[in-house]
Amino acid sequence: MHDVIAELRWRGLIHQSTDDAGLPAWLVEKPRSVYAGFDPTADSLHVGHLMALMILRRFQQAGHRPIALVGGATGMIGDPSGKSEERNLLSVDQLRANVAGMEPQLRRFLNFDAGPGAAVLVNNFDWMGRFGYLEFLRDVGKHFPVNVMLAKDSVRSRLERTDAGLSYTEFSYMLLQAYDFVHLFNEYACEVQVGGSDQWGNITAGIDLARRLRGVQLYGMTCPLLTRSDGQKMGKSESGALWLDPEKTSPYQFYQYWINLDDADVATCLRFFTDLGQDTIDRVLAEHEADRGRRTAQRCLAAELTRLVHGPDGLTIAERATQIFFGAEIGELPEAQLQGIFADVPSRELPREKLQGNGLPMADALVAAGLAKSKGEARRTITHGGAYVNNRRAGELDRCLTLDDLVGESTIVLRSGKKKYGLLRFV
RNA sequence: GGGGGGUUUCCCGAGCGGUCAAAGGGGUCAGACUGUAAAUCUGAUGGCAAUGCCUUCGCAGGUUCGAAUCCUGCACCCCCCA
Repeated sequence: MHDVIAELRWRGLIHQSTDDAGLPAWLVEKPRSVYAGFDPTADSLHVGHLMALMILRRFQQAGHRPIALVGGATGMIGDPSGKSEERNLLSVDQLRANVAGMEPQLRRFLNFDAGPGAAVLVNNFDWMGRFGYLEFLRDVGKHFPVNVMLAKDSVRSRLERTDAGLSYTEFSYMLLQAYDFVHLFNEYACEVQVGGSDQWGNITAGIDLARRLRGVQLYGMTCPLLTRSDGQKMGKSESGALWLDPEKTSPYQFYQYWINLDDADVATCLRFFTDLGQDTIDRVLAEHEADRGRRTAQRCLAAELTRLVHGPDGLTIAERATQIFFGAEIGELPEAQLQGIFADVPSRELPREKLQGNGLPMADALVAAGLAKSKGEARRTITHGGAYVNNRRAGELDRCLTLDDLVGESTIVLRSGKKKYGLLRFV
């Protein structure tokens, strides 16, 4: 069997493990089952989930069986780990919708069809939902010394804050996650849990519980939390999280995020998020070093990830839109080609009449296209020379869009700054 | 229970009767330089039918020609003494 730990190690994906010395050999011995949990806080996964997802994927590639757990039950409680304040509870309907949204996305990363190593998708609501309160307290709660629970980072940091409390509900969260681990051990012989470094406390809670309840030794491993060199959270764009759902974050926007990544972060991301091997990555990085202006590494990363998340078609669309916007003159594009990128670049529809007469003032157009929050902001952008119509600078405040500005049948391409595009479609 | 301090625009933080849409910093946006990078520099940064009008300084009232600034009450937070 492939040594998955060695693989994860060179990629920099190991932060802590419960048994640094023994784990590699134990994993090479025979296929094991590994699980990671995903709380359904939204109806789509986002880039923040990618780390754990890629780790499961690599375990599967190495011959192990990945188990993706969606937290239909734990999501009802809310994990205090890494959260500075108490969370609002999600409604049951919302949770159900969120779980439904995440499931097909998980399937993109893991293979659910292939024999003994086939991935498994479970929802902890299926076993937690039926658990009676008294039963749970007797069977599970009894094994948790409160002083140990209080010592966990996730709890302690919250208790130390004077401005944010910790409810009994969230305090109990770790019991649920701990029990999940034991349950998965019972049902799937799952012996390893992976997660972000903030999950350490929850993972070890599960290991302790398994020892007490079943007398078995389970394993845990965490990956580092990924932050960008400028301190921002990876995968956070100006407009919020980078979703894996193409309806929320289009393949074009997704692709653009990675294309724009700092040089300082690109090597790490290549190792974390692509399936490329060490040799290939080294070659790409060397090529990138040789001529940074070509952004070889970013292009490679963006292509690999977009293909993984949105498929070859998604990548094609993203690349084509990128070529059109950052390359050629827009003036003469055929309508058909514009249609292709419509779906992907934020666009708004407006009635065609707006272009008649004096036309549509530039500032209104920018606001309508979502490129400015207010007319004041739009005006500033224009005055500073940051507004473009069909890639041509439009610097005059009194500039109005008319029928003459249409590209193809019904489109006008607006841009604010260097790279923020918005399409207006006049129907 | 007693005493003191605080709540300002996206965030931090000045302002303490008019010249306050409110200093400064951060962030953000735009420009220059570049490589759709980083760093740096420049400008902008409540809204709008815009030489004006409207909304904003915890909430509600009051004093005043005029209040973020003064008074009263309320809410929340912090600190000190019991």
